[in-house]
Amino acid sequence: MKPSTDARPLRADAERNRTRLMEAAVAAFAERGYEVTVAEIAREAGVGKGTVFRRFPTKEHLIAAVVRHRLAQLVAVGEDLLGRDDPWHALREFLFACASSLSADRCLVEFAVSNGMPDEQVQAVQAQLRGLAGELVGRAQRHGVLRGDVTGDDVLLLLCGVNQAVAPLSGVVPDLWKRYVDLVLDGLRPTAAHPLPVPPPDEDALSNWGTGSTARCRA
Amino acid sequence: MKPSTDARPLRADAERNRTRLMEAAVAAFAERGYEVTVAEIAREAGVGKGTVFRRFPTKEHLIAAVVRHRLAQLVAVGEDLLGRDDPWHALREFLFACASSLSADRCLVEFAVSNGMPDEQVQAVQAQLRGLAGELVGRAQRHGVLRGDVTGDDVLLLLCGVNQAVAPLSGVVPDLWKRYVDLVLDGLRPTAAHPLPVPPPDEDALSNWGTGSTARCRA
DNA sequence: ACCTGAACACCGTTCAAGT
DNA sequence: ACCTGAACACCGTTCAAGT
Repeated sequence: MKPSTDARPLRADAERNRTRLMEAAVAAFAERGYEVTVAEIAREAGVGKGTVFRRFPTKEHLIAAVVRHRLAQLVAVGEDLLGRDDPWHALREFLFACASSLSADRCLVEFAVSNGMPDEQVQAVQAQLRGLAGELVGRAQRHGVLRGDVTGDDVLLLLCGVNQAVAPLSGVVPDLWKRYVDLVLDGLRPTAAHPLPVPPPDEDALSNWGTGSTARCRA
Repeated sequence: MKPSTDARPLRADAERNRTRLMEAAVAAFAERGYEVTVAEIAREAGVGKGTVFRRFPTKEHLIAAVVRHRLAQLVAVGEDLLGRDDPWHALREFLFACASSLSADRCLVEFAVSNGMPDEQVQAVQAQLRGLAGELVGRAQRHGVLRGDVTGDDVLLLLCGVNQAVAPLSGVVPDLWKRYVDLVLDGLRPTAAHPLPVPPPDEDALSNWGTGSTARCRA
C-alpha cells in the first residue's frame, strides 16, 4: 500500500493512520463506489475525520490515491504480458485483466466514466497504461492478427465502455463482461475490418482526459 | 412535454408550473447531468422548490420523468426504422440515433450507468426499446447480415458502453461515438463471428435492471 | 507534528403558514 | 388545491483547541 510518496517520512503514528486509511478506503470504495462517506471511512480506519483531510486535502484526492493503487497493479500485469509470444492472446489477457479489475471495483468504473482526476500521479499511471495498450496493439498489428486502423486508446476506451455498460448487472451476471470483451475483439480482427469514417482521438484530445475540470464531489 | 400522466387534470396554474419545471429540468439535466440542484431548476422554472417536491416526490422522480421523455423519442425513431427495407442499415441508424441522443444528454448517460430507476413508466419505455432492438436484430439476422449469437440486449448494452466511454471526451471530439459504434458493428457481422463462451443475459437478469435498488441521490 | 470533533456551507426533503 | 420559504438532516470541509 505504498509508504507515502512524499520526500520526508511521516511520524510513526501518522504513517500508521495513513495505512489504515488507505486500506479502509480501498475496500469501501471498491464495494460501494464514490458514494461512501468520508466519515464512514474514517470510522472504519479508527481515526477522526479531520485526520482524513490532513492527509488528503479532498475526498477526491483520497479516491485518486485508491485509483492510482489499482491502476498500478494493471500496469504490472501489462508489462508482464509484453513478454508473451502470442500477441493476440497477450492483448486479450491484458483486456481481461483490466476488465476483471474494473468489474471488481465500483470505484474504478466510476473513475473511468469521470473526466479523470486532477492528480498528476494518477495521470502518470494512466499514461503508462496507455503506452502498454499501444505496444500490445502494435505488436498484434505487426503480426497481422489485429486490424491496422485502431489504436491502443481505441481499445482502452472500448474496454471501459464494456465494463461501464455491464456494471449495473454485475450483481446478477458477474462475468458478463467476458462476453462483450470477446464481441469487441471480434470487431478488431483484420477479417472484420470495414472503413471507419471517424478517426481515432489524437494525443491532444486524450491528454486532457485526465485533467477533469468537472468536479465529482461536493464543493 | 406531455400534459401529465395522472387521471384527473391539474389546476391551471399547477399544470403551467409542471410544464415549466419539465422544460427547465430537461435542459438543465441534459447539459450538466444529475448534479444540477433542485433549487436551481426551481429557480429557472420560476417556482419555489417546495413546488418541485409537490409534483415529484423525489429528485430521482424528476429525473425519471426527463429520462422517460427522452427514451420515448428513441422508441418513435426505432418504430419508424422497422419499415426500412435494408435491415443492416435500419439497425445501424437505430444505434446512431440512440448514440446521438445519449451523447447530447448527460443525464441519459448517467441513467445508463445507473441501476435503472424504480419508476414503472421508465421501465415500460425501456421494455419497448428492448423490444425494438430485438426486432431490428432479428430481422438483420434472418437476412444473414448479423451474427446469429447476439441479442437485442447485447446490442443495446454495447451501445450504452460506447457512449459512456466516450462521454468524457464529448467536449473535445463530439462525434467520436460514431467510430466506436462502427467498430462494434464490425464485431457483429457474421464474418467476424468467433465463439462466445459466455451466454447473453437472460430475461431475469435484465428485468430487474430497471429496478435499481441503489440510491443515486441523497437520502 | 499530528489528532480531534465542533462548526460551517451546501443540498435534498419536509411542513406550517399562506392564497 | 396549490404555492412558498423557513427548518431539518446529511455530508464535505475547516479550524481552534488539544497532545
